[in-house]
Amino acid sequence: MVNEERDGYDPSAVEEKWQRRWEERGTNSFTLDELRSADDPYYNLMMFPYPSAEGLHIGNIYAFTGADAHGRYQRLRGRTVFEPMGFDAFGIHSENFALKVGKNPMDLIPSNVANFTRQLKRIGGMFDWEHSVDTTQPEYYKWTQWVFLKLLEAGLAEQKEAPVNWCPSCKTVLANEQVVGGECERCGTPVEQRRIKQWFFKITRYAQRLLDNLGHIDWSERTKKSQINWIGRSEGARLDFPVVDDAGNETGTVIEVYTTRPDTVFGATYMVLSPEHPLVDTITNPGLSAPVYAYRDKAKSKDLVARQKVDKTKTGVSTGGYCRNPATGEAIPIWIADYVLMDYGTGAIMAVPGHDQRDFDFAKQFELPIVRVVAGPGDDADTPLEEAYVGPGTLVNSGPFDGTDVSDSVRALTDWAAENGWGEAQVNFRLHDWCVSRQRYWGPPIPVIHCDACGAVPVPEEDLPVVLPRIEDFKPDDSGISPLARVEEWFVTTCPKCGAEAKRETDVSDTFLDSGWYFLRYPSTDFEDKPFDADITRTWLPVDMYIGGQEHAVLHLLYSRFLIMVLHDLGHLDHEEPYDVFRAHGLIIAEGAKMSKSKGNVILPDPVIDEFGADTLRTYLMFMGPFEEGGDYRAEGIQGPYGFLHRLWDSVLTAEDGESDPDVERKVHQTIRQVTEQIPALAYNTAIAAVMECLNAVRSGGRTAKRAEVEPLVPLIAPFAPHIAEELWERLGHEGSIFDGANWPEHDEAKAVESSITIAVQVNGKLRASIDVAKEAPEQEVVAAARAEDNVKRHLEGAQERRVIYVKDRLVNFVVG
RNA sequence: GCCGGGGUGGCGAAAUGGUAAACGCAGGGGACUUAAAAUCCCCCGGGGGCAACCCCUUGUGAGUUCGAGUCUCACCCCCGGCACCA
Repeated sequence: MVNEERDGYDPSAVEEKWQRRWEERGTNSFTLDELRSADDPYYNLMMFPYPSAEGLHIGNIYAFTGADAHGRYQRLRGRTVFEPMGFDAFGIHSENFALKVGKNPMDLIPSNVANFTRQLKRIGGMFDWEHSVDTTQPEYYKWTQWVFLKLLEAGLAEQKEAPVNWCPSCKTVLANEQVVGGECERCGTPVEQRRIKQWFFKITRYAQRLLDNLGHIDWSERTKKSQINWIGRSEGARLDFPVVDDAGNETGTVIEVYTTRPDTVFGATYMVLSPEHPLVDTITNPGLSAPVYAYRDKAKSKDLVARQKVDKTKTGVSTGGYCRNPATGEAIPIWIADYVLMDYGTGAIMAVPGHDQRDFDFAKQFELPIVRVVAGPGDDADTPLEEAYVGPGTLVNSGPFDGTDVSDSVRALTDWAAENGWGEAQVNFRLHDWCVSRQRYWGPPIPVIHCDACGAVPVPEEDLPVVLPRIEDFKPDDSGISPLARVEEWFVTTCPKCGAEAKRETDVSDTFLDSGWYFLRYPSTDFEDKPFDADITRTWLPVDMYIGGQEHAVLHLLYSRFLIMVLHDLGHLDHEEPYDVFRAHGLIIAEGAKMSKSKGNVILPDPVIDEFGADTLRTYLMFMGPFEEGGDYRAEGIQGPYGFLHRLWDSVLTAEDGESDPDVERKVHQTIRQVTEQIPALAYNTAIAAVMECLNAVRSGGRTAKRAEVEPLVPLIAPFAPHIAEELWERLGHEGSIFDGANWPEHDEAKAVESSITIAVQVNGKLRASIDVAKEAPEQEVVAAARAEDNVKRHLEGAQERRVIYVKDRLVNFVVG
């Protein structure tokens, strides 16, 4: 296949040569001085991988290649591009895998990291390996612990007993967002509830700001929407319902409810508390305590799968207690039911069965009264309700507010409640505080010491890192306590405050804490005495472009925004948003189907690179479809880019000096224009198509290329196929790396302009001919030429011509009737 | 149920309201070659016609427009996310 005489393209030779050179010359890495003095810095970040034992698959390669192409493009435009790579190697993934194969994660991770590094180098990523991070290294997690301490100092970390999601299979606590439909996100086991002491970060204090800032950052709309939904802001009111005794006298206890429809308060015919609500004991009529407690115990033990089934029949029991509806003054019964959740709002609701479908279903189930308080068009106060009515209308059965339009009623009723002292407007968020503790082994120990006298004492900064000890028995058990709690020689220590014997915190922190700040560390890995250097951070951050998976739209991206906001507020950072631009890449499928181990259709990069080379693989991946939408990897399809790179090689190396052909020259300038537009828009597939089309024009009819016709194509393809670009660039006589200068070509608009243009001629919007006319030809002339076409004549014959639509350089349309 | 993103040839996909299917794969035919590879040229949505040409075609149905893959409305299907959040 290799034609020696013509010096054929040998991908593996070219790729090995340039990877070696990049390493020898430090093409992609920065010295500390270079980081400090960078001119026009551009921080090109991509989500760092978790180094699995399987190695990188084509989906990872796709994401990294797309991000790398962006970085290489910026570099060719003259920006100083910092493109680091690291490993997110702590966490339950690694730990579970280690358990499965019976090895210690401390032994496993380094070989996985080595394999990932090999693969990442092999695909020709422009990574600065001098500034890599591995979250499991004490030099890194020392500063993860430092971040924890900063939050603790700021009063944003607290330990409290809380009902948590417990996965009985992983034997660990899961954050709410790691529970999917009541099941463990990772293993699919139904999740149970437990009460365990946990560390929380108070991200809810930042909810409004996290929401507001979304308005001015350049992120994919989709990602922003996900965060907006996750934060879940809702506006409504807090209303107070006083508890009354059998005689109808207030007992002094007040139940607060949160509602978004305070205007329907006249329709609140009963109240429902969450089974876990603290007032359940107080309110329950002693005669009914048996069934109430039984129900509560059942709800408590019930796994969240059953509890979260939406379409299940509503259950609940009456407490026998009553409270007064502050609007109507009437006593209404208090129930408990598991459809009311303790961790949203106040854990209690006023039930308005007429206008809330859940309450309606419950009322039907237990024969509770249903009152209409909103009349839709054509309804009156007594129109029976077949289901909850949530549409527009006016208030009815609402005393002084009858006739108020629903559009004004929320405000009117809220004001009324506030004036009378039983309520006020309130904003609520769906977002919960971030549970950061894990009762596991494979993570950074939380840097706290528990002292009987002094309580929870932060580990002094100078004592960091709290090193995770190597232990052989790291298997979690059912106790809900970290494996570290079995290592007495590790956890017994002295209190930094009073010197008494004390115990270390044995929980480790969530991996999302590791990944919440890693991009601050990359440019500052040269510093051992601080997490990040102020000057360097000012130079490089915020991140200019962040590319990663949409699956991290809420968790990782929200948590890292929160941490950066906190560090900003504490005076450690100038910026408060970590990423100026974020774009989510699409997902790769293979042969029309989702890639999965069980289907056996997982594509691995190494054999593809062996056969075709990294440049071909990269180009093919980027050619398959729009980067933000993903694509379908078809083994056959790689032939296209493979042949294309061969032809490019051939044309460049056989190119002759001399005048370009004017038509080809025009094509070249048009191509430069198009590619320059499309690469920053991540429209890689069409950019590559344009270069292919241009090369086809250059080679059309078997002609030999002129140097001026193919030389610009080398940088144009360089973001996708960097090795061949380097080699061709060198063979064209240039010194040094193509990426070390602003080598992106510029198009000449005058040379890109077409001299003659093909114009569509339509009759009644149907194409009847196309004509070539000179650019800028006068309208009259074009219309006359159009009319002269035989086929047009035929269609105009005998018809009444009503209008002529003329669109310059596009078409002529005769409207006849 | 709610919120996103989609639905275009045999396949991956292109198309500022203006010639639908660029680019590529697969397929067919040809040139060059002893032969093959590579390369180059031609064909390649469906139907009709000897031909010139004509008709149909972007999930379905309406609408706006001289003109709709593109805009509007309704509906169907696929993919993601959220989901008893009061």
